[in-house]
Amino acid sequence: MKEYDHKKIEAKWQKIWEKAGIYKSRENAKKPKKYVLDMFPYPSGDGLHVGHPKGYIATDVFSRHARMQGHEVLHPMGWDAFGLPAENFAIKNKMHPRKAVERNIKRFKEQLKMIGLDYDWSREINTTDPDFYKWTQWIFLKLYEKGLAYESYEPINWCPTCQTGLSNEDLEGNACERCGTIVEKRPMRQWILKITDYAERLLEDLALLPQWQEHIKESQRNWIGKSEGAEIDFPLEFQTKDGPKPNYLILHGWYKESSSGAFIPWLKTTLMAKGFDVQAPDLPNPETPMEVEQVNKVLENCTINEHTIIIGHSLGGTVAMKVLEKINKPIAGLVLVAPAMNPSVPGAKSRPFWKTFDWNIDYKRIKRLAGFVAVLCDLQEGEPRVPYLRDIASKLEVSLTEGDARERHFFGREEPMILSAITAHLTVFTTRADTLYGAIYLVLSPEHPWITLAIDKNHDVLKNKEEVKKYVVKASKKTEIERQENKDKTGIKLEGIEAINPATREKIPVYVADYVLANYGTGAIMAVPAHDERDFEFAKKFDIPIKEVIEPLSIQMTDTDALRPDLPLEDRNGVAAVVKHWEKNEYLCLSWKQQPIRAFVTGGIEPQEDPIETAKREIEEETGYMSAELVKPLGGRVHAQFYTVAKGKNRFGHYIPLLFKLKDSTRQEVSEYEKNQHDATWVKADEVAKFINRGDMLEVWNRVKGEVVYTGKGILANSGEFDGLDNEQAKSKITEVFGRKKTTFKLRDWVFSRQRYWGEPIPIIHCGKCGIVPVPEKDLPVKLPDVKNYKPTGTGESPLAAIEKWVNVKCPKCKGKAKRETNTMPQWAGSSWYYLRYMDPENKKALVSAKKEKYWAPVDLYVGGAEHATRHLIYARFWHKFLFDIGLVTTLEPFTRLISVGLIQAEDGRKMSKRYGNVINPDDIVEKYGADTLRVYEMFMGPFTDAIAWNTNSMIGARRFLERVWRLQEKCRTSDVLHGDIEKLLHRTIKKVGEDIEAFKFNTAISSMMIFVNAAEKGGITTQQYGTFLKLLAPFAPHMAEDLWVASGEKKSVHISPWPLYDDAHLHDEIVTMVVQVGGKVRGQMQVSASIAEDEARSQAEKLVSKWLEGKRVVKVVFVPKRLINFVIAD
RNA sequence: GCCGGAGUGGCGGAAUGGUCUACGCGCACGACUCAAAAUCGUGUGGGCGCAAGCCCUUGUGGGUUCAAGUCCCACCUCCGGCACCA
Repeated sequence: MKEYDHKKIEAKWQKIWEKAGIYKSRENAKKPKKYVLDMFPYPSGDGLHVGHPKGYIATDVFSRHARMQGHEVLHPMGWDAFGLPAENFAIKNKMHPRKAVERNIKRFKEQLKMIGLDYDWSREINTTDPDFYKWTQWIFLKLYEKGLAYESYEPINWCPTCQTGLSNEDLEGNACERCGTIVEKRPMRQWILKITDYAERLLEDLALLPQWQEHIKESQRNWIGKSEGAEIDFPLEFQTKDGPKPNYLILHGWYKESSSGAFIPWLKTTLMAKGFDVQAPDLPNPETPMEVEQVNKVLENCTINEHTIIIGHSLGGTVAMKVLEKINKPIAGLVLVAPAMNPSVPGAKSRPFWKTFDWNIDYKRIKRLAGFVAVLCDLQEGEPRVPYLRDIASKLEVSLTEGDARERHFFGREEPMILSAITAHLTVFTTRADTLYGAIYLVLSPEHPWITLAIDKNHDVLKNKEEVKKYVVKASKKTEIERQENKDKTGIKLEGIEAINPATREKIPVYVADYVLANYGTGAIMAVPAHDERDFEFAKKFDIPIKEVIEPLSIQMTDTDALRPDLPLEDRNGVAAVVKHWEKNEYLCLSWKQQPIRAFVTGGIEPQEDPIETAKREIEEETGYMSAELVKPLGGRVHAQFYTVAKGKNRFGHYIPLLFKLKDSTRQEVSEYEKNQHDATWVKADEVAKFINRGDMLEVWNRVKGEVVYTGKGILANSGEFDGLDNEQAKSKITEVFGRKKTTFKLRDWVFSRQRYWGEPIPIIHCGKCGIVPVPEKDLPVKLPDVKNYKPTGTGESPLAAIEKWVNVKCPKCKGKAKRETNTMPQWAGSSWYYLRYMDPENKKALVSAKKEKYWAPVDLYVGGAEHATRHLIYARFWHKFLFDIGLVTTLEPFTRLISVGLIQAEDGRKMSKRYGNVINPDDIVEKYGADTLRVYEMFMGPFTDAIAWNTNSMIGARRFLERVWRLQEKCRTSDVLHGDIEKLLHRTIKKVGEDIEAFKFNTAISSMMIFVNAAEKGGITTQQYGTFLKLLAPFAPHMAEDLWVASGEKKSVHISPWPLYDDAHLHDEIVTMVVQVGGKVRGQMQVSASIAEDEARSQAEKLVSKWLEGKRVVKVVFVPKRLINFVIAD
């Protein structure tokens, strides 16, 4: 027999397979497809370490198994080569990134090939290849076309080391994920992708992914961070220097109805009730409106001055702007409520006023004349109005105010959104609308627009403007790390302005503080210190007295006193008395005897009894102590729902918590009845919390300790008409009355610009005349120019900006002078869609042909690192859904099944890294032990998704196993007069290995093959059985399996041979071992027929364990066929 | 703090509510050898015992069950995600 020479064998077969092209994927309609995908690597300069291939080996095993089962398999590989790491590597090594990438890819590819992976290299892709990134740019253009890519000047995260802006996903805490540098906020021009438009679907559709690991889905849910709450408006009161109140002019927009319709009467009455002057003229000919007629009517009949706020609805919006153009004098404000659409907008419906109105509007002048501008948009209207209004708003340099009108197009009889838009107010977002009555101040984030406006030199509402300004500047300079580490609350009260709590109608102060985040919710909160930890901290610091509005409610769910859902609740008012010892720091507690309750002294208040009297009486009756004196009431009440065993009733108890102290030890005898009810015990102060086991009583104790913030569920108090409601009910009722439902997400829009060289150029041209002009599709790809200096500038400009030849272009629209966009795309762009390109890598006309997409999509199995849960995997799902919406792909989700690889750590248990000098190189392992050994070991190490330390010692086991398989070829015999058991075991092994590969349980698959080999060595094996076994081995050790397979006389490759089938008949034993137990303990075993009857088994078993049955009474016999028989005996 | 996941020999780890510790590493002893390595064989959770055997054991404490590593409750520890997100 030849020695097992892995080097020879592996080199030989790798060459032969490549030549024969057995791993080539074809669109073969006759076969079911299987698309198996690895997260493609970024080809780093360091090459692979043994941890990297683990996932690739797993998909390799999986895909080989699928191929043998008759699937047409797509298992491709490519390179994610754009981005910072590649560029930084290039700079460090003074090598052009393109050169560096080429070199690194070559090295990576060699290493991967050496492991014997079954990739179809003819489909190799590279994100830096212009033929590839042409389509990345194409997708960007489509996103732009659909309004999902926009320019913004908002401050973004800037990494000073990498010298580029970053997205939220690129951060680890407050540091750059790449280099660990703390990021700063920097305002700059950015391209942003509107991923937030897909937030809801990205969240919802996780439900379509049962084959994703829960922790990945959970991470995504966390990241998207949906919370449902309410927006509530708090009107503001402040005094302006010049006194007069604004007056309102309402211009309606119906051309079919008179102005008596819809919201106008309501708005008029409401404003007048507040003491404002309101004009709402009837506009002539609403059926067939004419501009001149309508505008003249307004000019002739209405008073317009610098205090006027004009509100124009629908066509009235246009009339309003025309009026303003004509009078050409400043007014206080202009509010456009769903203004009418310019007929030139594609998709706009034909209207009778199109021809009678002039649609050229001087937006610049309007903006100049109006003190403030707001554009309101009803989101129910959708396209094309929403994008049109967004455009109008941007021309007027304001952001669009979006929301749901009561009725479409603001046709409701009441439209509160309009009211809040025209009166001074602050809007807060809260998930605790139920605590509105406890909102005793507001807090704005330092970046809140209202603050920005108020500290402007032209405004003088704030009395302490300079102080506020200082604070805002200081907050903006505070690094994120300072905010993180030092969570001490800081802030400043805004003097001269007050808000009105819409529920209590009380005036409350307004603060600015940096514990409120600008980019979450509305950037403003209502503070409820009694029910929010952070607000409480702040209130403590500023000496704001708190107001409790939720009284704790605890519902007993477990134990014998758990609430019985079938019984009604019976209310009872009572007291809960905390009694302090006369000298020690101990408190009097009761443990109940019939129920597992440990609490304070409690009791029901009798009619006409004073609670304090009740408490004193109960203390005497229940504990005998007679000298209790009230220290103080602890405030409010606590509530509990539970079942009383003694009374057989559900109780809803309402307790007034009171604190007492005993003057001395005077004590009387406790009655027999009370003695039987409970024991009184003195408990040390620091052990009380542990001793007490009822939720409501713990809340009482918290009050004793002064921990008054309560965030749990409860009953409303101090909340007017809502008193007594359960807080969940109150939430929706209060929202209905004082606010509106609102859903908020933590997910931010995707900052898509990088100020670096090595990325896909963003295919946009900036023209002085036409503004932003997308590069025409036919001009794609916009190639990244070759340059000498690709180092980042650090100025917020990409190095591309310096290449004049490339930057200066003709505008595709007007042919005038224009400049290219010089920002590049982030690293995650190419990886957001690359999996589609493997399906059709050569296609020149389309990203992927419909036919091929239909055949291969979706990816059946996707394997990669868990660190991509909230980056790549969210981005890719977003782009995929977008491509679905524009009809390019046919599946809602790109990846059906996702499995994350568990890290291979170094032998010392740390991360494998050059820095620690603990890297194991796969080249060395392959050289010394062979690729097959490496493969078998990595799959055998443990559960695939677990992180496990590499152990070269342990790896020897894998090598030994293969050597034993090798030697087994000598032991094969042709006759089958062998141990019949080996055939049985073989069939079980076929079943186990197949199922385990499917389930990614490679370690147990290998273990079962080891068991088979052990048995075969002992019992012998036929040539045919050995051949079948080699097929099982083939996915794991492809080289050895192939060599042995061909050596046995086979002509075709084992890797395209059919996977063996198992015969059910071999899975069942006729003779089984049954365990005999006495009292649950194993006392014997017996070999019996699998079909043995219970009686028969019992009598056999009785004999076997007679020793243990002697003198015992058998109460019951448990018989589990084929497994066990248990004699249950009496004690 | 909140949300996920996990705690089993000396080590990596097996185990549809039914004999806990499969398989592998390591270790001990034996065979082969002058010897060593390699290979093969036997053994290997802990305690008591000469032995037959007995008792204990899946992070801790309770519970359900004839029977719990597995199900339920409380707690402890570790890992991962989010974190001043209202």
